[in-house]
Amino acid sequence: MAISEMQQSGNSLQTGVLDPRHCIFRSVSRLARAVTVSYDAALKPSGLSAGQFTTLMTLSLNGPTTVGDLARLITANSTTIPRILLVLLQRQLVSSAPGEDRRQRIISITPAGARLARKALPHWECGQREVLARFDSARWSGLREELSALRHCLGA
Amino acid sequence: MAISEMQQSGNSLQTGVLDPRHCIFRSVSRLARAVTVSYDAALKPSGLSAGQFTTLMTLSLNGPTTVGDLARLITANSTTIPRILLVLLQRQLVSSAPGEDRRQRIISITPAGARLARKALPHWECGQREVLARFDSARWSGLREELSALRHCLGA
DNA sequence: GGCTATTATATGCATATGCAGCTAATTGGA
DNA sequence: TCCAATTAGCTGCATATGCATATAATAGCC
Repeated sequence: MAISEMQQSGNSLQTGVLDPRHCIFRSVSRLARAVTVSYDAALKPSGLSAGQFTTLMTLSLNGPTTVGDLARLITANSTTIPRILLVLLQRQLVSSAPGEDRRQRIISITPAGARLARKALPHWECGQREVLARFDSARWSGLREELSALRHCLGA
Repeated sequence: MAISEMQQSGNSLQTGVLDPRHCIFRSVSRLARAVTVSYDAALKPSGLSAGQFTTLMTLSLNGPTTVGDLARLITANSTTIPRILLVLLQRQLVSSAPGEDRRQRIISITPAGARLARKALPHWECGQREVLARFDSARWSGLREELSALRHCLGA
């Protein structure tokens, strides 16, 4: 029996939000992939990926942070952070130093990193503007709140 | 000069949606990571990741598809699909056959794949229900439309 | 029919992502 | 002070992801 038939029969819950076609993961993932492609393309002339731009911008806006703080600021698993940073460290866009608490590493953006982030900003703006021209800025403001709220519901 | 200072000074556009803190990529990526963790955890007892569940469910709901169609159905780059399928093929959850157009591969869910998807469905439901209990189903219905609309604005 | 342009899929490369489990450092309590 | 429990970060493993590029097959034009 195909799952599509299951919808009709036994499990009547399938008609609404518990229809697998309305899967939160699927909706969000599809959008995430599309957004990533778009912002990677917009930022390409700067030499930064969307993720790298986000990391540098986060460090620039928040100042030096620990690995754990950075993970929370971008909502990632803290085991991912050292590997994201490895690439940025090699390019000398960020630096890493031991903290007072010697378990911690303090991550800072370097002058070169700040320069590159500044250079990339117009490209990011261009990408953001291009999407908002079609989607509408006010609509995005509302959506942004909803994304944030949903994220908080997931405990992150 | 820190980027946070740039907000105040030269570029007055930074006050709204062109503030890097309101980056669409960042918002969507953060949510995507949180959602993935949540659905991976819910589906873990079934032995499927959230992405694998989505792939099997898509094949189940749409019937046999080409690699390109599958890419469109889940909004992924078509070069990603063969590698997603490799794992599922090895586990014999999907099968692959040449199409009439011999450039194409026709991907089908196997009986074992359908069985596993059926077994996983309650776990997915549990995860979905858990989120919606906190976020509200009606709110999700609205948000889902917005995510879809934004994706279409990105040409995907 | 034969040549070119297009299309479908796959591979090399680089990066991203998280879980399980590890080590080192700190904290809290006896 | 010493030891157990906690915390911060890292590494092995598996998988995901897309771009540039390659290959095979088809379509379109002459």
